[in-house]
Amino acid sequence: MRIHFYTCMITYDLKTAANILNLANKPATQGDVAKAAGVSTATVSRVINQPNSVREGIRLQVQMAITELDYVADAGARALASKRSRCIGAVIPTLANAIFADGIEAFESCLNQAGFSLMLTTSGYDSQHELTQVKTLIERGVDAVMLVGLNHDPLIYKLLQQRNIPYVLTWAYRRDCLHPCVGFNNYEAAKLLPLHLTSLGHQRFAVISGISEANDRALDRLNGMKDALLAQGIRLSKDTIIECTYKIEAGREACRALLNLPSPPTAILCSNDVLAAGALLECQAGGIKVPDQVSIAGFDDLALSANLTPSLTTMHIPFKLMGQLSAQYLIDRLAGASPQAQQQLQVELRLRHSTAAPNNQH
Amino acid sequence: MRIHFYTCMITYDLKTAANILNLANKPATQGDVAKAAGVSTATVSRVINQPNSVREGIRLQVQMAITELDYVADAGARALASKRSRCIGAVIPTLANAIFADGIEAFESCLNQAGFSLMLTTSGYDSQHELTQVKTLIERGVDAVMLVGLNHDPLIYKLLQQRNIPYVLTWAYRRDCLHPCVGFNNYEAAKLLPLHLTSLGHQRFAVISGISEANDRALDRLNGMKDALLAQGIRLSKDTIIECTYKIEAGREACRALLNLPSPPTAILCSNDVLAAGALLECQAGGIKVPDQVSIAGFDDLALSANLTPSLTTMHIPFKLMGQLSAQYLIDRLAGASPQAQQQLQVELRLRHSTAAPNNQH
DNA sequence: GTTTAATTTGTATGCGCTTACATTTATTAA
DNA sequence: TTAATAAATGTAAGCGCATACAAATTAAAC
Repeated sequence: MRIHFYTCMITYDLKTAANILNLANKPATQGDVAKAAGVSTATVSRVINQPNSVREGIRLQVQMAITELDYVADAGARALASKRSRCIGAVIPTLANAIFADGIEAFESCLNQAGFSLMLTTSGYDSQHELTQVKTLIERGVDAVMLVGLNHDPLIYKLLQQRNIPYVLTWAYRRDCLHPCVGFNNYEAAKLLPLHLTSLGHQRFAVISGISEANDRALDRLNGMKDALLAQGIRLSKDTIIECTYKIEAGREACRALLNLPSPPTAILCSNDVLAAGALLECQAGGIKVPDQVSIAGFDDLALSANLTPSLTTMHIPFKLMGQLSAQYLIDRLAGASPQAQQQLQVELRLRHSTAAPNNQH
Repeated sequence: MRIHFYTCMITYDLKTAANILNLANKPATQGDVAKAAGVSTATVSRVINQPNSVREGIRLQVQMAITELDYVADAGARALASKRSRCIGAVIPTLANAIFADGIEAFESCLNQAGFSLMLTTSGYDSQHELTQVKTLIERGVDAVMLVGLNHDPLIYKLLQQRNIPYVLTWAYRRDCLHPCVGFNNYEAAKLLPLHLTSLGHQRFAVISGISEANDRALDRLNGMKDALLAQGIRLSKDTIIECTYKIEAGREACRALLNLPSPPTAILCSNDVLAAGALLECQAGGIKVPDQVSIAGFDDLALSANLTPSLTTMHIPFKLMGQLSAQYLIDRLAGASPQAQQQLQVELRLRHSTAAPNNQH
């Protein structure tokens, strides 16, 4: 008798434990919430997705059950049933460059506010890797995609269009662009730098550029600089154009090489502030006075640039705004709207102390 | 007769067009692939998930059908059926600080290689927002989560454990940490900086710190510095500790304030290289010689730091490795392994030219 | 060659949700 | 009041995949 009693106890305890374990282990489903609230699963779904379509009393009841059970809707099931993952993908060249980091931060923040999450990947400036990343994003079921720059493997567009996935190109703009883009015209913007320096009287130029192959922004900036100089009758010789990776050390090295030329430039145009900072710091380290001996101009206007001594003349780009607008474009598209497909942002040459008239000391 | 013939043609064309449209519109499903390859959906699934369990001939046949139909498995359906989203979430304070950007870049790269995607969110150094972000990540169905620092809202741990979602803390380490962590001991590391400077003979110190509230790394670093100085009999007065945001301008401003003190410090310790760079650049702009008039030390060893003039003495942190190891930890956990839960990384004081013995010019 | 074991493939169920449609309830008009 | 209409709720059918289990095939052992 006693034994039997114990047996019952144990059985009961195990059962209770199992129940508790079950509650702790298996996350609650919509059905659990429905049962707890005494409604159908459809109503629970409505409370989550269109709360206004449910009468207040029931809505509160359901919401209480949701809280009670720590219910969190299953993302996979939602995505499967609704054909929406609520995720947006982005492929950027690298996070190592602060301009991308800042732009993406704003991008993510916007998405977040609109109820989307960011799936982030990097391409390392490799267009084939970019294609791979886009494929991965599609496999993950993103609702939309953000890309950097205008030139991409055509297959990327094909894949996205085929699946009807909205996308937007950023960091670049062209009026005749066939794709949605939010950015500025790198070519035209880059023209402004030589213009400023020739107006100061400079004649001997050099350019430190990013690797222009597989980077349309770098190429456009380089071409803009070259063409603007050409328009002034100045042709850059091959040894005055150095392409290098966007590293501060690379900028230093390039600057050193340029200043060691038989006829060194009086003005160095950099297609990026990291390179410009490198050049400036190289001069500093080498005791070369900027802008007395050489003027240096950059592009991007990093936070650092204004704080260097001398402060860096550079092209200011509204990265944050760019991130926000590109996010908004995709959000609007996904909401069924037809936002403007090509959006041009204003850039602005920030004249600071790293550029000045050349010392005519022939 | 002729008309009828035309009708047929048109019908046929429409049908063809419809088929083409259909193929172009509706992405192929596993069933389509199965039909095309003459196998069952189970086999298609196996070819994708366990290719070795399918005989080569059939496998190739299926793979060909997959290519032919541009088949991409539906992420939602996979997640629903397999309970795995193949996404890993991360919450970092901000991308604006290069150390996070670099660490995340390595983190993402590792995930990617292992077949996972990164879902990235930022908290803005706000622990309640961090909680919100973790909830969002859970709603998105991430398989694992990475967080920065040791201190988090307890609810975060509860939510993650409840759902059995592996997580790892980074950028910090403590032997007795109750949670998996990959990083270094900010407190102990920060002690090394005052030690170096007192050994050079400095007596008058100041600290520029990040906001220590709601940032355990900043707090640990600050306390490490204070305690190490105390051990040398040096107590920091309140006006020699300035807390500010991680902005270069904030570092400049703080430095200016410190140098204007009645008895200015001969050594300024910064808990972060952005602040240190700001301090250094402020000195440069103000014509104050570093390290002759004041020594400046930083923490993090940004790419910029070694390139400043004078180059910045700072604590080198292996961010890339940290990102890689924390990614690997989560990957291993998801693979069912039991990797070491607490991993301590080596930091290293990089002695450069921004610190030197003080000029004893009393 | 047969029997048995091991491997490969197919069948069929259900993962948890959204939503079209049917049903019920509340609201308004007559 | 009742009928007609509008709003709220329930019912039930998938969404596309993974996988347990059953069936068929192949390989190994005898």
